[in-house]
Amino acid sequence: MGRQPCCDKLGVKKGPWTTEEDKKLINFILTNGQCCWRAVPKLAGLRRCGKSCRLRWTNYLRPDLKRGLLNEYEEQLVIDLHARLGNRWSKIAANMPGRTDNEIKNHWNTHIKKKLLKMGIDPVTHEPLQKETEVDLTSSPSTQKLVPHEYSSLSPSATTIQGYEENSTPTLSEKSIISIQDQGTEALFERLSEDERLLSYLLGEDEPPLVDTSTWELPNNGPIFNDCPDAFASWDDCATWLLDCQDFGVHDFGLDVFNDVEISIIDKEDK
DNA sequence: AAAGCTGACAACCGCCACAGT
DNA sequence: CACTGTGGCGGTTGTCAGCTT
Repeated sequence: MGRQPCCDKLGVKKGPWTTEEDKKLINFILTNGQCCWRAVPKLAGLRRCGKSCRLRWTNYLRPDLKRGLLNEYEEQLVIDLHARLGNRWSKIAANMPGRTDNEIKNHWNTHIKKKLLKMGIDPVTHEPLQKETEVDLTSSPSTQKLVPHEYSSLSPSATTIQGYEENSTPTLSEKSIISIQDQGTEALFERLSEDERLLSYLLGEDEPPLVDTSTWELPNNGPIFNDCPDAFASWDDCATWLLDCQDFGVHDFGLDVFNDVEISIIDKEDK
């Protein structure tokens, strides 16, 4: 007796999602929140596998996603984290708000891998492909791993985890905020090495979700949208708007700051 | 203009971990 | 403890747009 498929293969549509399907899924999630994915297709009126719905939502439709290519700094951060974590894309993605594991994985496979190979660096081990190359001929090359700052030719400056200051006890969400500063990746790695809490978090022993999507149970007529100058007449309009956001990048619309919006609304109401 | 090729990215598949029974 | 259902992860494949011939 084999494993039961995640969904009934018969009648389940595959392939690219249509705008109509996206609308249905967005409508459903916005109305009901994320619940049992297996039940979503039926409840949302989709002929899709629940798994497919989850992937579509998490990788493409989620309103907090950035769209577009990874910038130079994000790329550098991916390399740094990959050197530490390996192919643990979800862990890497957890340190890059607005980016999905799938997106990072794809970018790694199509861009960064080639870039590193071009530089003579093995993208798997992060070691030089040819020991006699320009990297370092004097120090025990057979076992030496490139430290991240040696990739500096990829990027003039590097990244650090904002809000994670020494002598402070940042929240995990604070840790997740990545900012670009000219401190160099070396500083980041020193910090990672020094701090066991952060390191264990990155290695998955300590596990806080960056974006707790389970809390996205937006009320049916929530204040967020009602407060907008051009409030949506229906969830259908809202879904359409969200779909439009995918074309431009939701950050252009400020959707990535739901919490800030909510806070500002609460502030207003308090006044 | 059409065929072939390539790169980028969306989507799928199989496996695993974990919770519930 | 065994079994089942579910969600999540990483590897792989499919699709399509753009480029080259």
